[in-house]
Amino acid sequence: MTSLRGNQKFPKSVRVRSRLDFAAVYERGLRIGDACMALIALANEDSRTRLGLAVSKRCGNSVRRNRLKRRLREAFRLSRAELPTGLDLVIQPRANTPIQLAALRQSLISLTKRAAKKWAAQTRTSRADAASSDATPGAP
RNA sequence: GAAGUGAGCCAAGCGGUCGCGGCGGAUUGUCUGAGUCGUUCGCACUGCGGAGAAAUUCGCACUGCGGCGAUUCGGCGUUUCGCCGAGGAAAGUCCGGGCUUCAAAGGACAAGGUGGUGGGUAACGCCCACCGGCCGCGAGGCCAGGGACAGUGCCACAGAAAACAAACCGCCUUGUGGUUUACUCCGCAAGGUAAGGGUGAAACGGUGCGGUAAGAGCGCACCAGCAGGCCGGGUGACCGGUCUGGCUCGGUAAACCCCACCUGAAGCAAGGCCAAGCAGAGAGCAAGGCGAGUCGCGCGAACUUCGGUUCGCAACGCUCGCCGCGACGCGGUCCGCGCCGGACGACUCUCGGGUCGGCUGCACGAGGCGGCGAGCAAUCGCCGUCCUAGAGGAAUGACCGCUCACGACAGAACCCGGCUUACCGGCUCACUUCGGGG
RNA sequence: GGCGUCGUAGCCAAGUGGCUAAGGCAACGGAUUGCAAAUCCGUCACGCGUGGGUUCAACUCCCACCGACGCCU
Repeated sequence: MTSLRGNQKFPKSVRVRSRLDFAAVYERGLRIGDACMALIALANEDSRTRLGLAVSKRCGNSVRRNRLKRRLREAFRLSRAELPTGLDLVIQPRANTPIQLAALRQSLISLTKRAAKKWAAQTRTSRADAASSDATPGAP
């Protein structure tokens, strides 16, 4: 019960916050997406999965953008138990992204799982062909 | 009751669970970050005493730095409790200020802005009251409102003519040629004429009477307008009255311009502080010392067969011993003349520019609410009371229940005063017109 | 958050306050050709981003709004 409550929290340590972290994700992250949003994922050294949001002006006025960000944070908060660990995520919603929480949550989960699977595959191959690839630490 | 005008206010509400940001309290880890106290701890300076030929070393005392321990505060984190947590426009960034840095400290010019009068204000291009013009039956609304007699420019097309007016057609007079019953008609020339014509956005006052060859402010009356004088009212814009004059003057200054007044520039990504690494600048540039031996080089003297030889000096190099230090080591490169010396590099210390990061600026203010007073009002004064967002990849969301009018436009980012723009609707007050009733 | 530039046909664009607006590319129609290309001729702006205002008259001058782009980090 305590662990569930802990998982449902949303402290600052599970968010991508620094400019350098964002730059790293943009530079070396893996880009996937669906009709709802684009997601950029990068494996981090930590065991936690962190969330960052990048909502462009194309998504509407500031009230709509704020609402979208809040719903995405809420989707992330409610789904933390189901998400794979050890990833930095940056989410870019599209212009026609729906506002309904359930749709956002479903999209977030499936995209994140796909990203984790791809990272695992990539880490295996990079380990196989070169031991010198120290720049991309693999998820355990 | 219907239609409308103006001013102001509200921006769905209530409850529960979870989550987010800030502040405050408690809790418990950590960083030992800062201060204070302590120390049979370490190092350094200075002084005193002892040992050695010397370099040096040993002991004691004082001061400083470090280590360790205790304690207080602080930073970061855990758990937990309480309080607070977007707007009337938070928007556009169109004006005005505060604040900050830079510049100047006087005056003039340029450039830009404003433009009826009086008041309000920190200030404004804002607000209030009044004046003037236009619209509306009215309550009211709109206007942008200095100067066209300071000067310059422009007024297309059309029209005879578009600015110190002007004669195309027409009208009239005179002369003249022809013609006719007839100065009747036609033509030509000279002159008069702004009444009539069509054009245009705009054509140089309007109507009537007189006057005339025809006409004309040519004269007169009334009206409109201009300029000036006087009287009265008003702080003033201006208003009312009266007299005189020339008799009539186009529009455009959101064209240049003139007049009066205002304006230094940039903006919180301003600016300040802290730590880190990196350019750059300056300073230091030394730690090796003592003793002994010696091949070679060097210098000096003597001898010489002019090839050299011998002796001395010095201790650059080398070797050994001891001592010291930052310890497999103890001046790297170049110039130079062996010493001394100079330059560069490395190292150490200090200063320092922007950058990234952190802290700050950052929320008590031209503040809100209530009352009383001054004022037509905008607004101001006094008293009481309240503290009411402060993020930083950026806080207000999710779920459930209930109620209703079924929820518009829309999200703080240094802060205020305005303007403008967007907007589902609802409420209050005052007033107008029409209809009905008393 | 702040500062600045621009908006004219499908595209690139010129345009002193005075003609429902110069050009070029594209498109369409015609001529030419056996058929095309090239060439020649012609057509294409419901009013110059939108709405007000000044003016006799506005793409042009003034005000407000809308949209696009750039710079400061």
